[in-house]
Order: sequence, then structure tokens, then C-alpha cells
Amino acid sequence: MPDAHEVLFRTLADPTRRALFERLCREGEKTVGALTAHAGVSQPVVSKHLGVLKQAGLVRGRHEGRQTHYSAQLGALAPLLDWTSQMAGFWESRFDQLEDLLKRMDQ
Amino acid sequence: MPDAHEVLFRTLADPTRRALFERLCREGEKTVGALTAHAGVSQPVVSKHLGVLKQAGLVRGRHEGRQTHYSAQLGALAPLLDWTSQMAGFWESRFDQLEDLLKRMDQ
DNA sequence: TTAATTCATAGCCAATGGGATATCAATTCC
DNA sequence: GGAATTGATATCCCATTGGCTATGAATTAA
Repeated sequence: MPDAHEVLFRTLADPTRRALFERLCREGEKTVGALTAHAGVSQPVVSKHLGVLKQAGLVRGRHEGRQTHYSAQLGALAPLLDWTSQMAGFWESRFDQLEDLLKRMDQ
Repeated sequence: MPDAHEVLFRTLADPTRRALFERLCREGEKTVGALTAHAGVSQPVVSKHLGVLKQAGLVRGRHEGRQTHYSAQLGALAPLLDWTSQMAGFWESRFDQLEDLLKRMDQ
């Protein structure tokens, strides 16, 4: 059983899938049809990707009649932030060049 | 031409590769041999993964005699933090919009 | 100079996974 | 009821990729 980081990184590694998640973050709840219209791939592919995102806890689906409304679940990103800051923490404690990172983030 | 997020997510998606990066973050500079000793895969595989990490800018290699010392490059994680906080930002701004709407309806 | 060490590269193979089309189930409209 | 819409599932195909072994190149030791 893969841990949370494993699932998140693998799930977000695919560009099509990440684009779907980004749209849901930017524009909020959307139906499968609306997502398919701009996804550049077929509807079954979109459904499959949404299934993977759902398994990872990154989205949730709300059934309404014959359509399903998907929305992003921001909380699922927490382990990603944890991991990144943990790596940064290890690094910072070893050396003292965190300034480089902060400069980049400041842009 | 994949963007920074693309490269980072894809690179960190593989567990073996991520474990190598984590070790370099935790324990600092290490030779290929030292990394191979605990990686659970063969030396050529470790070298290949280090090559991918290097391409992504996540590590750098320092040649010293016949051995190569690799170390993590924390700065490369910046786009990852950017992306995550950006997604969180979109979410918050939509939340703010909802709040605004509710306020207006309240009047 | 020869042998041994260290790492990178080259090929090869099997598994994974993202894409497509075809189809099914459920719902809504006529 | 029958047709149309919406999304999920089934199956297949092919490119990618992570693993291996074998080997090469460079450095150090004998």
C-alpha cells in the first residue's frame, strides 16, 4: 500500500490529469461534459482520469440527475506541502542557503 | 517542451527516485556507491535515476577522482511550492467570492 | 603495466499506463 | 414507451519506462 506522497505524486504526474485538477481549482465545480470539452481527450479518458483523481482524494463527484459534478478537494494537497517543506527543512538544517529558495519564491 | 511543474512531478513520481532524493536531502552529499548500497536496485539503475534527477535540476554531481558525489538542490523545489500554493490560492479566492455573494444576499 | 575499483552507457525485456473505440446503465425529453 | 443525452466501464493498442546484465571509460592501487 503506497503512502500519501506516492499516490499524490503519481496522480499529479500526468499532464492531462493535472490540467483537469487545475481547472477544477481555478473554475470550481464542473461536469464531465464541461471538462471534456476543453480537455483535448475523449470523454472516457476524462472519466478515467477523474476516477484516479478521486482515488487520490483530490476531487469528489456529486451526482445530480444523469450528470456528475466534480470539484477539487484542496485538503488532499496537504501531504504534498508537508513533504516539500520537510525536504526543505532537512536541507536548511544541513546548510544555510534557504535564502535562495525564498528569493525564487518571492518572484 | 514540458514546463517546470511537468518535469518535477514526473521526476518525483517514481518511488525509487524520490527515495534517492530524500536521502540526499536528509543526509547530504553521497557517492553513487553509497546510494546504491541502500537503494534496493542495481548501480546502473541508480545512475540512471540520478541522471533524471540531474536533468530536473534536483541534484548536482561533483566529480572527485573516480567517484561522483551527488547532492540535493533545494531551489529546484520552488516551482512545486509555487504550484501548490497557487492551487490553494485559486480555491481561497473562490471561497472569498462565495463569501462576498453571501454578504450581498444578506443585505 | 596490469589489476581493481567506480561510475556511466548501451541494449534488452516486461509491466505500466494513457489513449482510442465500443458499449452499457441511468436519466431526461418527446 | 422510445429516443436522446450523460457518464462509466470494457477491451485493445502502443509508447514509455523502470528494471536487469554486459560493457566501456576513467581513475587508483599493486
